[in-house]
Amino acid sequence: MADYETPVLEQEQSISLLDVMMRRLKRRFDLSSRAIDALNDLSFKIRNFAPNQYILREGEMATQCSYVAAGFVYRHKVLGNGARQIVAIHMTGDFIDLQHIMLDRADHNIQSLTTATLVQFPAQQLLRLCYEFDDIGRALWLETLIEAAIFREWVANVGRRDARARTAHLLCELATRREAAGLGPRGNYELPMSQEQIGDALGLTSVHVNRTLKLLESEGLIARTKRAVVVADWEGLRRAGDFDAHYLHLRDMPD
Amino acid sequence: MADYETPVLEQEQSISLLDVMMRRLKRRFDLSSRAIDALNDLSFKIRNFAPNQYILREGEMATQCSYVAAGFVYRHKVLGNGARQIVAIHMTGDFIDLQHIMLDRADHNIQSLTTATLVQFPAQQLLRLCYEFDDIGRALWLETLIEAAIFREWVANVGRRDARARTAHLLCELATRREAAGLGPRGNYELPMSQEQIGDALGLTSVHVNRTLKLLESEGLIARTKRAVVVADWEGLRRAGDFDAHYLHLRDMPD
DNA sequence: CGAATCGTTGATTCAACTCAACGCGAGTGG
DNA sequence: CCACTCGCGTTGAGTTGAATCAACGATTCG
Repeated sequence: MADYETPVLEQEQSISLLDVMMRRLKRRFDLSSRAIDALNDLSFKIRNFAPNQYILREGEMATQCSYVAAGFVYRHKVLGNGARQIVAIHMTGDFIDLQHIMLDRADHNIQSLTTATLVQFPAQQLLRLCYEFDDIGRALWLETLIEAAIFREWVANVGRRDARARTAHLLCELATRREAAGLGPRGNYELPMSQEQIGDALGLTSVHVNRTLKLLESEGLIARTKRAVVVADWEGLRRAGDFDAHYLHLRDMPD
Repeated sequence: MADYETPVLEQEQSISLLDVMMRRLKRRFDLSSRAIDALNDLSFKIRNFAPNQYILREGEMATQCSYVAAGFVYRHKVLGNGARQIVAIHMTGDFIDLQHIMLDRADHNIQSLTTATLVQFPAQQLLRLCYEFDDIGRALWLETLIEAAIFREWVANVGRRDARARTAHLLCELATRREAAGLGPRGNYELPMSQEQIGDALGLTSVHVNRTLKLLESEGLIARTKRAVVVADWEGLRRAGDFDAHYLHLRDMPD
């Protein structure tokens, strides 16, 4: 209800936000200067969200595509049995709903995890830019393809790994994506999720997440302080989580 | 090894195969006649596979994008613990690896389920067509976006539904996709998968799949004869599987 | 200082797994 | 044509990883 209407800041506020996006789009293929200009000319809105606000609800019409300029965001489904499954966790630098460039109805919910700042583009106009500039279309399509690769890995993670490996794998993925996004070293980062949310991402209960985190801690693989999870032994955590970053399709990502 | 080298039939054999593909690509947006011509002029190979052959292995370079002209194909990951997770099941009319239009290394395995006929296009050339013809690019991107939506639903299915609902949901999805592809009524179809394969798709053991199928049968939701699964009570199965087709983003798909 | 949220812990239950055996039909080769 | 094997489905018995239920502690915040 009320929390869904959030202050909308008009543009001009921060060109730097778009610069960060440009860097992301160029992570694989370069963008022509004309394409960069076109993206800069694109109209957009900046929206700020407090933690745990709904950004989009399943079933709603979606005419915007959003980019995370700051904060964490997650996407989830609520099933008929009342359970919730988080299907994606996004951090600064991620697009969170590029599918709306083609699909006009949301098939899941999007919520802020922390306070978050989104840059929102009209889907129609973004699509038009994809037609006009090959390199923009390629960069955005690539984003959605890599996201799909992550979904596949999540299917495998939730389907076939036990709680310990599953948890370790998630921590490794987020650490690796964080590093790849230039947000800091993967060895040390704060995971801004409650244990219940971690459970909803992993298909576990919060009680079992608690026990599993304590197990990983007792093994010396992670260290914890309140909400923060710190990778204490990357190689050990990687092995525990059966983590291999190749599915993230990052360039220049050794070990 | 030897089974990986399969006879490659050169084109001209069957223009009708491409016609089926055109229909698929037009399911959402029409294609211009120039785009249709360009697709018809595109070089391709037709490859036939016996059941259970590898089509592509994780880690290999992939330069082709394949379309299923006949048969069933599945994609899976093998995890460090030796377990296997099927991440997608494809039937006639599906593209199975459009991600290779951008990503050149396979992040999972692709195998034939039944005897299958694939139409394979050079990824580079297909991508070029996407640049040249907006409508082709749009149609292919849409395919990958809907596939991603299916992956999300699978995460939720495997993560948060019990064996009965999970199994029912898979049966509903395949039945619905089959009908949407024009392959026959959703109420009656043969599922060409062993119980072990069904288990690998659902994150269950084959033993438990067996018990679950028998449960669904005893409830009168499905009927079985050998390998064939027949939907005996669509509405009941839909309810059991908590199935709502909206995530498939089909047009004109009531109830 | 409450109230609320989240993390922690123990006791118990249960859904799904494991292990093991057996049946059955399809192929195959003597 | 039959004996054999092999893959797959079926079934039972026992085990276990994770869920459930329930309580309590810590932190934050108005």
